[in-house]
Amino acid sequence: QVEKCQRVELEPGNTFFIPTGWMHAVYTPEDSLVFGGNYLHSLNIKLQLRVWELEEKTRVKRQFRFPLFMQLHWYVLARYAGCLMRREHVVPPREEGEDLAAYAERMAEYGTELKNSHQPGQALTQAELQGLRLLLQWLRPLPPNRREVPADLPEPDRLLDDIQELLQEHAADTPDAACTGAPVIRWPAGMLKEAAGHVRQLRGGASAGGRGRKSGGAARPSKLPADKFIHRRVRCRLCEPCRRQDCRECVFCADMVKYGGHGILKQCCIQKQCIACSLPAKAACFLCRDARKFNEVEKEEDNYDPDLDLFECGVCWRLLHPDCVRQLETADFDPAFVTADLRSDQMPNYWCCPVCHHAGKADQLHPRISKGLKMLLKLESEQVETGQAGGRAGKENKTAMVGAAASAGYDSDNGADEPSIIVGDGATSTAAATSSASTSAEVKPVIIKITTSAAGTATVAAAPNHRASAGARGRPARKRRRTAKARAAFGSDEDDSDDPDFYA
DNA sequence: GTTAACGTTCCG
DNA sequence: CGGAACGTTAAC
Ligand SMILES: [Zn+2]
Ligand SMILES: [Zn+2]
Ligand SMILES: [Zn+2]
Ligand SMILES: [Zn+2]
Repeated sequence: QVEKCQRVELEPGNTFFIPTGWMHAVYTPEDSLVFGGNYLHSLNIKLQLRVWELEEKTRVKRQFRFPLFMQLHWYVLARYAGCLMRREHVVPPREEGEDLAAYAERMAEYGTELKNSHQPGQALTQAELQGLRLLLQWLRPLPPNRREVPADLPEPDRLLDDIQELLQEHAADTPDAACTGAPVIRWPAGMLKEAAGHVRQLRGGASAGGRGRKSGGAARPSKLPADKFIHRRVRCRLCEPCRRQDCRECVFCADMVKYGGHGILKQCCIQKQCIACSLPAKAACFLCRDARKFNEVEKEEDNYDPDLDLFECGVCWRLLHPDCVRQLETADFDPAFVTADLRSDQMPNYWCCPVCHHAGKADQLHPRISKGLKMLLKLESEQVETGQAGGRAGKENKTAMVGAAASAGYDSDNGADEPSIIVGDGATSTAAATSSASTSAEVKPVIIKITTSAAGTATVAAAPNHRASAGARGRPARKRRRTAKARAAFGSDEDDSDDPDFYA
């Protein structure tokens, strides 16, 4: 329960600051473009820490809290010790492959920058004195495994000792002395760069808990060596689906930016899924280095010879002309191999090469199928289940129906998300006020209404195709997700080691 | 540089 | 397993 509630309406061009710890909800009645963020500062460390403690006690997931909260405070303390006591604690590590001379030079530069940030005479504000004391009380009793000390801060306890000493030295600082107009601590550019890299590492790297969402992923298997990468296929542009128009109605069309979507699914129209996706034009034979290949029309001609075409091996991932393989002298393959027998019928120009086949690795062929073909096969199996007749016309009808059903399902799911109410974490606010569901007098609730009208260039601007919602994290409102489990990682621990490097 | 969209990874 | 998301590649 709250004692008071205040409503604030934001217009295009407005910037709104929400003080630390203020609970708030955001209602966005119209599609809007809103820029917002959360930040920590030295004016109310006490409340910022209280919010954190509340989140700890209520076990709020990390992904909903201020990112790298603890690491950040270690760096803050390090900066106070550096600027006011000339005692630097952060030691940037040597980069991979960096020789000693280069590292020394980088460190010298970094050292100079740090020195320029030193101002030992500067007095501390009362807020800082209180904040630093609380930070000490917070961090000191924590066991090492819960301190989350950044890797480039080798001696956290000595840093805490220094801060304690600093507090004693500055115990008599007056507010007047602290008001110089200049910032008390400074962050040298070099250090900010280091920190940014570190943050990237902390965010991207495998977190201990492993809960962090590192969604999406490379379109290339990470474990394969560079010379063995899977060549991404491109549409043939000749097959029937390739020549169709965008239906403008399927989920993927609806998501396309050119049709007013958000552009996050990034898939081609369901009606246009290629059934014979080809190797990219530049893909060349590993042996002769030539990119010679045949398109889907040329393959239909009578004189087409697959031995002269280019194939990708689904085991060793090499691109090879069968004819080039055949001409090799020292052979670990059946010289009488028949290309057509090694070929996949689910993906054009895809096979288990004669060498991999001879090595008994045919069963290791990475399954691959043209998207359009996959859908056709799926439809066919459904037709068998329901006892319907096959036939080309039937397939095409079904294709259209699947597209419609998919988009209908998507829309109905979407029905209730507009207008939306987002509690906390919206628009511009300080600290992680999101979960501070306290009724304390210090915590004041606010409801913000954001309206849009004409276009504006500042904080709140009209933008027909974008929705302001999940605010601080800049995420558009998302549909509810469906079910599933992670698929087995490709190329996991298959024996890369005994791969016959015959072609090389 | 821009646009299209593939294929992996994450999630429920 | 079937989406959903998105980094990345291919083409222009
Ligand atoms: Zn479509
Ligand atoms: Zn095609
Ligand atoms: Zn060749
Ligand atoms: Zn092979």
